[in-house]
Amino acid sequence: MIQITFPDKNIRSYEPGITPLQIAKSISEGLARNIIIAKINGETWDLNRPVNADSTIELLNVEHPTGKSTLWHSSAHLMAEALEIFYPGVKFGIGPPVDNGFYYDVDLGGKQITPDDFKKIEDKIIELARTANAYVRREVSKEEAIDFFTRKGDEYKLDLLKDLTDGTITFYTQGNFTDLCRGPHIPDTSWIKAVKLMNIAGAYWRGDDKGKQLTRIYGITFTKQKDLTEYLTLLEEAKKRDHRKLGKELELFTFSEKVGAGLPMWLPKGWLLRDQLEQFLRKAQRKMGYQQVATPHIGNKELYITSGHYEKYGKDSFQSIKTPQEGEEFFLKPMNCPHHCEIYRSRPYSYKDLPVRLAEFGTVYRYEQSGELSGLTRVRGFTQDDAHLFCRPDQVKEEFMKVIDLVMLVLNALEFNEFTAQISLRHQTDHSKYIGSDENWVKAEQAIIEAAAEKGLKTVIEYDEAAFYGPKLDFMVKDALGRKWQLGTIQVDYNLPERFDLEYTGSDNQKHRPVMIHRAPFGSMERFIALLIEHCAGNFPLWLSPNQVIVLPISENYVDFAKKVANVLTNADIRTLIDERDEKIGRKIRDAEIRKIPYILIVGDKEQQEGTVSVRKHSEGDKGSMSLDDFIKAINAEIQSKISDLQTVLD
RNA sequence: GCCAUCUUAGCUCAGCUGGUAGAGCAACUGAUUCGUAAUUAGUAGGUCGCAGGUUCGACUCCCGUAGAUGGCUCCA
Repeated sequence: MIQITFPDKNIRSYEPGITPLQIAKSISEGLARNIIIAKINGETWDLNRPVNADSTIELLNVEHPTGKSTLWHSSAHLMAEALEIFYPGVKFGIGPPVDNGFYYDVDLGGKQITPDDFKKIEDKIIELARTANAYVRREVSKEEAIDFFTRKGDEYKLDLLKDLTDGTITFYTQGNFTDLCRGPHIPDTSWIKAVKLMNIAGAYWRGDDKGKQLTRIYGITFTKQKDLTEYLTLLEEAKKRDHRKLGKELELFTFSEKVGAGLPMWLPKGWLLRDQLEQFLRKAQRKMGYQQVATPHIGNKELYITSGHYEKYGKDSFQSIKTPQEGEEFFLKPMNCPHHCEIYRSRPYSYKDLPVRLAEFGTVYRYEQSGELSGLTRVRGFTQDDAHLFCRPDQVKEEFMKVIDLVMLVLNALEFNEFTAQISLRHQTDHSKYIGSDENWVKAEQAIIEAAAEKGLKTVIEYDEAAFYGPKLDFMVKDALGRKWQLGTIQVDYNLPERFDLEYTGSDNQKHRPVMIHRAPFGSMERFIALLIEHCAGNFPLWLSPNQVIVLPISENYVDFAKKVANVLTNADIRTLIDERDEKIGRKIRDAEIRKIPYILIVGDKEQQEGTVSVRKHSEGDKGSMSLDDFIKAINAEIQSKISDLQTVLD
């Protein structure tokens, strides 16, 4: 007999060779019906795979993340079976589960697949699912595996097999489809009740853009039809938050083919919003000892040769600006740091002067690949809330920690509570693409890890994600569709001070090299605002809202009174509109609600008589009437609350 | 840059297998003077992204190109 330990520490005895499914049945039929996958000693395990030794067991249902990904992994296999029916000879790359479903990379050998084909494939998947074919696990030798895929003519699987040097090789078969797969899988295909193929994309084999491009088919499945319907509704809802849609509706920004792809233009309302954010950060930075500077939008080619950017990105940048002077070339600035280094060089510094913190909302231009451009999140011209801190080596950690505070201040102020802090380090072994000494890299990486740890920041470490000149700490936030974007960033750089020969005089009266920290709490104004729009679905907090109040006269007879009210508010620095249209009040309210204006003031005969306003709050409704003075007090208190939070943190 | 899809009035979208375009909202003009999410009548508005080709004839088919969208690769 073997001893099986359950999560609640209960122990039961079974015959060796018992399967997790049988164990579940021994507890209750209901449990057995619900579970989809097991974990044996922490390892995911097929429900019908025998257990032969004393073990711990966890029985997971489809709601569990592991259960879900198992369902989707099995679904990828089922889609592959369906594809083989419609496209005989199709070759398969990899077919893993992802956050929302699964994909399979396939080589259709010159044949094409379009979204029009989805319906028939989906129908076939459901048809196959109903046969309730079991997913059968089989251990095979490497020779047998190679032989199988050689006969099948699937070079991608053979390529994968090449790298499988240790451990057991397993095949999984359901119906007429056999795949090289570590597993595990759901017991049989009947679990899959609803399927939706989402889209088609090209994907390079093994992520190599020099290599062959396969067709990637994305899909998602559920164990209930209802879950699919709910998922699709959720997607529709997410699309309503899309910053590109809201940006147009709320008149925040626009693009023009004539101006150029990826070059956003801020409309008056968008600018108001952006300006508030900039003021907010400027204020915080002033308190933290930053000095604001401004630098030109272009720089001489020599500047970027010195910085190293010319060599690294020269070919893939906007090309140089020529002048009447033979041989003279300028580049649009892709970063602000070289300019700031030259500002630092403009005077000598003592160790007592450091850190020097130079801040600039600097607009930079980068020639991003055309296929990469996306709304405000990936553009070719954008403004960084940039600053460069020049400090002594002994100040790096403390400065770094202060920047973490500033980034957290920004994220908290805008209520981004769900973010990932990612430490991006060099590739673990291949250091060929980085510049700077090994010693400095080690120092910089250490400084970041320690600073983050001391700030109690929960971080994930990613190798091969560092910038070419140094490691960084990035703050990532998800957009409405679940894609992760980098917002705030902090980067340690020992390299540029070297290249620009930056110095300070130490207490020993010798010249020393300062260390540089690049940092941008918002990252770029464009991307930050894109994420902010999606985060609050266009319902901006009062202090940021482009229009804070709209005054609606009941009829034309009260327009003069409405104007008086609006004037008082404007004089109190409240961004106020007035709707003078000859429309019924219901219509004006509806339009104001759609425009997501935080406060609606309705004025008619009663208000005029009493000198009051009738207050309505966006998406909440009627709040009753109050005197104008009281309203101003209340609204100012609400606006100031964020700013005073800020004061508290900084004091 | 690569793969796929899309581009029709200011906006959102119809337009079957080729016979030179249609709705709602917005805009404009008038009526209405109104109490918490759409008052009403009328008017105007498009070389169907751009440039070629096939055809008696192209919004519709083909080629190219620009832009957008979803991915891949990239991201100082």
